[in-house]
Amino acid sequence: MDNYQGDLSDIIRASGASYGTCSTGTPSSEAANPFSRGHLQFSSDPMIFSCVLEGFNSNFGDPFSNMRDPFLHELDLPPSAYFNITTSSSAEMSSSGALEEATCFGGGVVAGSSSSSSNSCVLAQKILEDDDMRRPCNSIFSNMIQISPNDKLPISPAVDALSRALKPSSMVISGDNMIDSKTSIDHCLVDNTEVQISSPRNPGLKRRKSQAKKSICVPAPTAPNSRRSGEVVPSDLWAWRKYGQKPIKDSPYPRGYYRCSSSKGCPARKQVERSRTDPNMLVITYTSEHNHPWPTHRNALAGSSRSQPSKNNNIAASKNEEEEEEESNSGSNNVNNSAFVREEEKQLEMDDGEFSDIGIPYCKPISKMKNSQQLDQGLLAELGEIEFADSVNLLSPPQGFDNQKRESNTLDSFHFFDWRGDNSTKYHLV
DNA sequence: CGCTTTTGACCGGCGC
DNA sequence: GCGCCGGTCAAAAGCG
Repeated sequence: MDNYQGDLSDIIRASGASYGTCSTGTPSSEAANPFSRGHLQFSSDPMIFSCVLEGFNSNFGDPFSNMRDPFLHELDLPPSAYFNITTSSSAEMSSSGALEEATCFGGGVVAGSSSSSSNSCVLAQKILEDDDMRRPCNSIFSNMIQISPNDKLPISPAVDALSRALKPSSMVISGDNMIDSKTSIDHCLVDNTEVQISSPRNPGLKRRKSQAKKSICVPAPTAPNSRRSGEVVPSDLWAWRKYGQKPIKDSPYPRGYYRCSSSKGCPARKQVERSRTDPNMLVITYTSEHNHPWPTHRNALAGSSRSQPSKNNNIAASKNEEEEEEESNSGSNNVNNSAFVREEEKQLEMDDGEFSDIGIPYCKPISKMKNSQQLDQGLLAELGEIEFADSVNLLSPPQGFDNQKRESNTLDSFHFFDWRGDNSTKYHLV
């Protein structure tokens, strides 16, 4: 338990090496790396960036590249949010920070570590208070909090550059594998505007009913997990039961209300709604903590897994989002890959033109992990890690949850992951 | 049968 | 005090 650095809920570990690999697109690295073309560029201004990844080959020899980290999964981050990165040579990195080519990321926070020839980049997103979510969320940096390279491994020039580039955003750059809750980040710059990232430790914000809430902004999964209501809810380890939905003022998207159904009497709640500023993002707000350990098995129909196989699986690809919302009710655990692939490719085509100017990256997902035993603890230990400081209290098992049991559940939890897509599927990182 | 989602009604906090 | 709004309740219906 103590290994959790106290409140383990304050920590999210993200193992980037598990999620696929890509590389920056220099001639020297192209041949050896699965992303034949891909790069992220950013200047000393953290708002200036571009990232394009193409030609992804998800599984080049890393048996663990198919895995997602259950800790990150707690954040409901879809697979598209994580991928591994191989940086190009350090020669590309400009010491001046004027314009640097570096690791790629999308959808949120990046953490970097490096292993052998590759740097792991993990994306995650800052947990924001609901009030903060009203801020523009149209930049991936708007959700970025922290870069936390694995101190066992050298920091790649790319990650280092990224760190330096982001420093003006008041982000905490730490080499620690574990960052305690005190190293929270209070501000970052979004579109040259300082954004306060609040937390229960950050007083001053009015809260309705004085209830602690934490929100995350995650890329919205596409159709397979969508519900009739239109919510596209990434699955996580907890079982959630929807108990309400309300249209929200000034938002075209309804908000879904979920309570934990893993345990009777669990006060945990979450709200899911699409970001007003970026419909491709989901804002998930957690309220209250779970009063029980992670479920070893989800309820059969719990959470977002209630599926209607075959009936709607092939609908999504040919329909627009609104229609999907009306008709697609496929569960996350019964995904028709072909339908999903088509949807993803359709999304890609759209985004390709729509966002080409800013170079939003896209990335193929990792193929489905079949067996939790594939998880190698030793390797995991060496993977890059990112820790969210003061950000995931509401997402983690409660204090007192036995460490060993937790690990066991962690392994089990892989079975619950919302694996979808295959090697031919492309993900769009928003 | 036991679980879920859906959806209108109800309640309470908050601003005016 | 009133009205708006967000959050929750609970009945009904669907699904496996």
